[in-house]
Amino acid sequence: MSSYSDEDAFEAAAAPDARARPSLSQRAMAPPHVDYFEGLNPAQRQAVETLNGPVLMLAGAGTGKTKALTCRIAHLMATGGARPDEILAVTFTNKAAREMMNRIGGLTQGASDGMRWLGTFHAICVKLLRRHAELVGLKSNFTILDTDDQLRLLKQLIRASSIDEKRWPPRMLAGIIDGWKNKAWTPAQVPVGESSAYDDKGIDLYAAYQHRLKELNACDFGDLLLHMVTIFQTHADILATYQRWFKYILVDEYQDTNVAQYLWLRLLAQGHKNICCVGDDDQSIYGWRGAEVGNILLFEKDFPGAHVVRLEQNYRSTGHILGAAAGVIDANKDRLGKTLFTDGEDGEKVRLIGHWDGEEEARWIGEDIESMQRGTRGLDAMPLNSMAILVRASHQMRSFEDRFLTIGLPYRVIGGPRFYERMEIRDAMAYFRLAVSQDDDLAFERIVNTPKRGLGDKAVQTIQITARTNGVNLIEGARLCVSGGLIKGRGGNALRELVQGLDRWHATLHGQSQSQSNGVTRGDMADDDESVIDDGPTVEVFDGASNVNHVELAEVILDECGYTAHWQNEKTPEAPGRLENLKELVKALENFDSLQGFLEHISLIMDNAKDEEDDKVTIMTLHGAKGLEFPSVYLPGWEDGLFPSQRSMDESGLKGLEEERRLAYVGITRAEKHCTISFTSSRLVYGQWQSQMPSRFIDELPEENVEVLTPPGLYGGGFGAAGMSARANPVSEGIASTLHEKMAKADVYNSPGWRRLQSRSQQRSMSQPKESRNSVIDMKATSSFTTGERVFHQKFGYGEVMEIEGDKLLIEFDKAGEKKVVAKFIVSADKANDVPF
DNA sequence: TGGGCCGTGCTTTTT
DNA sequence: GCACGGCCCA
Repeated sequence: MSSYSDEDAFEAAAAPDARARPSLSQRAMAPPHVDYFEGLNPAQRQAVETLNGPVLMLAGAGTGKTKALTCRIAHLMATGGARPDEILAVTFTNKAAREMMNRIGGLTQGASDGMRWLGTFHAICVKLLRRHAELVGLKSNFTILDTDDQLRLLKQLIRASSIDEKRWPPRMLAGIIDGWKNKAWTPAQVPVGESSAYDDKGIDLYAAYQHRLKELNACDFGDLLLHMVTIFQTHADILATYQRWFKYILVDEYQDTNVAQYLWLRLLAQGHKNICCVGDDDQSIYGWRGAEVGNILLFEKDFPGAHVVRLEQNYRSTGHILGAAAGVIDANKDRLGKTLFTDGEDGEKVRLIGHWDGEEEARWIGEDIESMQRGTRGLDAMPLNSMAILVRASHQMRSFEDRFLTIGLPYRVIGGPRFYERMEIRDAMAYFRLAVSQDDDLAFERIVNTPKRGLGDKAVQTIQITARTNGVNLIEGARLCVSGGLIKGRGGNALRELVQGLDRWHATLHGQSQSQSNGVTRGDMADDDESVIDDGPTVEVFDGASNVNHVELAEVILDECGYTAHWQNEKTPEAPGRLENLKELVKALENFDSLQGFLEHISLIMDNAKDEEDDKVTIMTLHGAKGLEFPSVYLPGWEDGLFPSQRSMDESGLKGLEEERRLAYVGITRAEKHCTISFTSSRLVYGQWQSQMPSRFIDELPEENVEVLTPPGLYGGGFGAAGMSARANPVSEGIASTLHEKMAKADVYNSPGWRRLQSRSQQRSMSQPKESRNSVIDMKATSSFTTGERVFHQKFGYGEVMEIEGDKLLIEFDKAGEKKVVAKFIVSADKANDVPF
């Protein structure tokens, strides 16, 4: 397989492509006063026009950063600063790359077609690494392992080195290794202090893992970056080639870069220093996966004389929403500091409301959404599409789903397992991988007993040992096991059949590949470059005429191996969905010109386009919402421990808290017109009722931007808004009545009772960090009912307490009969009149 | 070899 | 309170 490791070959490979599109470059030379400059504010204009030298664009939420970035690229091409293929533009997600490509295309009437180096860090690194793979001991057709493959491999290695699996769970090891790779440390480069922290076992396993990856001709996601950094650091000539080739470098979401990405960028930009990084330190929310806010904070040190452009005019949100967001983020230290402003209206204040529990919160939000949909409070009716619920943790989604299903409110959940991560898709892909390459041992291990062929651990072990002692791949090993009679009986027969099938499919495919080789060439990196980097299915063209049908072959494989039948026979409720997914997978193949092409690209394109057409409320995590905007945003669960997450604070202290605060900032700034924050006074956590404190971030919301709502249907009216019920926190009783009138938030937080509560909870979390996750005021301690007491329940009406069992009460209801009810749903009969319904 | 039972541990997520 | 993984038994 050819690869380009020298300058001439690279220039030769890339240059003809640019020459092949003269019309594009002509168009690109259009005079600079084209319409993309219109509508840019002075800061944006500066960011677009300052082409040479390092530029740091600090772009706050909703300040038109993508606009500035895409205009800058259009401007670069228009002024002749660089040809489209000499611009390196890096994003983090395929989605961002796609959007950028589309928008540049719109600005330049298609000149973006020539932008072959616009893509994610990973996609660009794959492309580079395929050229230079041999320098790190790989072949150019290496496979990319995803998290699942990675874990299975690590598990094998842990077992093989007879290390205690309980002390070294594969997930933990994967985390450690990923962390090291994010820092661009090869096994030899991991500092002694780091490795000894893990008993030196970690470093040994890391080395063994890297060794095994090379044997498998594979690498994981982290390797894509790490290998390229290694190559750049050790081959000055190659680095120089690319430094010259990429005349301009642009980086989106710079605050999310990890050390490896940072080094990669710095190496490439070292020559001309024409690097423009766009980011917002206030939106750095991925520290836990290796992102270093420090990268953005230190930009000016790394690139002396850097132009710093601040985009501070916000075009998204109302004044009150920006004010609320500013109030929260101001509490963070070490910010580069931006002050967002808007020319727009103040709009509606951020609404703050407290509820009894998550169920109540979901009910209230559901009703509010319905009234917003109809049009309420003198507001125009809003489609469901324009509303989103953003949660801190995905388990919060359930109460909303439950509620919305009950009331028939259409919703869509973003997140969850992605299409190509589903078991059935990965199984099917393993078969395809084996058809492409019989050396893919990991794929073989995955499917050898899927569907069930009566080949268990023992049989697989026999195959592995046979393969290893003969120095062959697992398919060969299996063949030897069958012919040598090592695996007999039903399993043996099934294995023989499997091996025959794999041979047959492999032969069919490779017959095909020869006949098409004068069309789209495989393995020729020059031709590979023809495709745009963000080569999603829509970009690849299926050249039906010159190809034997790989789609049909895929169907044949799934039929013959028994996998389709396996799901047809399965009676579980999810089986039909899985069959549906398999069909979708086969359909997706149509967009690629070969099975190989599909597999090469698919590992990097794991996002699934969601049905954004239907009118549905969006439910997603705060992390998932970054970069999005909605006219109306609900932010439920603002309770200490949940948000900010206790774990975050325990593990990362102040750093963790500040990242949580940035997350709160991201959440608020997603809202255009309406933002509603809510919290509950008790929540079911791990099956236990916990009393919750309102989030400390609520404290940080400026009073003048917030309207505190009185939730309807709450006992005592205003308790909920203070985040407590009288029962749960008797100390708050004093403030409850004042809250009942207007509930000035500040009063709540200044009350002695509140202070006492807060310091008590802080003491707990300091003295017992482990238990602090459950550091709650136990309902038991505060439920003060007595047997025989007359009580009232919202659903069951009046009744009498028969028995008290911790926080549960056995109650004989007048109408509903005997029921066991959690105390918090109960109120004394004499207070029942306060309940407004 | 595969099914069932028990114990544990529990964010966020892209590539 | 649930889900997943390991272990044990048939």
